[in-house]
Amino acid sequence: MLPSTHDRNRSRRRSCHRRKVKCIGDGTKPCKNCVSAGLACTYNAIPQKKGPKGSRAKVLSELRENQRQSHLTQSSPYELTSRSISPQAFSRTPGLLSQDVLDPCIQYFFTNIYSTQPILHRQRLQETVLQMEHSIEAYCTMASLCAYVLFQPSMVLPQTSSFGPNHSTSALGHLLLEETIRARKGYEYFENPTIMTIYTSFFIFCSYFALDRQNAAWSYLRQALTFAHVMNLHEEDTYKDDDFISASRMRRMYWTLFISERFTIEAQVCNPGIDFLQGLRFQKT
DNA sequence: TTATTCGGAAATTAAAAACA
DNA sequence: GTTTTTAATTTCCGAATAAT
Repeated sequence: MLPSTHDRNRSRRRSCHRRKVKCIGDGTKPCKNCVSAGLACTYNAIPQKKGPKGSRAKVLSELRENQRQSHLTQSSPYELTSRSISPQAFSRTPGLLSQDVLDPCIQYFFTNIYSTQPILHRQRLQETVLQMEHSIEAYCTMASLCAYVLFQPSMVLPQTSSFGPNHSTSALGHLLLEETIRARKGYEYFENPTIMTIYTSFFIFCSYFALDRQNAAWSYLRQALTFAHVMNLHEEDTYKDDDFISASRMRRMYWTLFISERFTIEAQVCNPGIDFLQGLRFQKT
């Protein structure tokens, strides 16, 4: 018989949890495991909520919607702008974010944008691409990143892209921006934000900024900053259990948000021509 | 031989659904 | 309102692996 939740929440230590070992010490601090391993003995701050999230019937309707979307896409992959996006459709639009779009967008980001926004790591980003299959959050991150890139004036998709020659690059950007915002409604990103939640909000901010929609951009930037604070990215202790790459990218993300916010305020008040923000709007090669 | 990692089974929990 | 079912998280056993 395991101890009650209350007891476990009290006694469960961060290091023991991470190591998947029983916390020995009768509630004393530091616990024996931490003493023998020479670790700081800290409590897990906020336990996750257990149990199903949202209505269970939602799963069925989501599956139905997925099938409906799939059927529509098979007949006409990109006639989706207005008709397929219903308020209930929280699932992704099949075929919209294809490898044909992802690869050139990622390439463009690291060639032209990374120098001013070094917030992503190429290998980790490829891992996020692989996660898209089962993670709607990963999907939203990649969709918003691609939208941002596609709004860059110098960004041109290769002719081989399945998007086809009849649509402009920025039109696909609009579709992906809408897709991100719609798909995001399908999960509770507010409750437990992750670094991907921040990336998504930031890329939506960048997209709106590129479209010169200042107010929408501003609100998403503030949202990203709020998530960063919820995740304690402003405290160095937050990074101590993360590997070097994750920690450095999170630090860079936090400072990019911080600087973006400062410059956005200045741009709104006195000087719209600041280089940093121009970099968001026009990443010219 | 000892220490550490981590897959995964079991326990626990909370919310939705079913029932009276 | 109560009970049951379901789907989520948490705990930590013990096998596998690494370090000494």
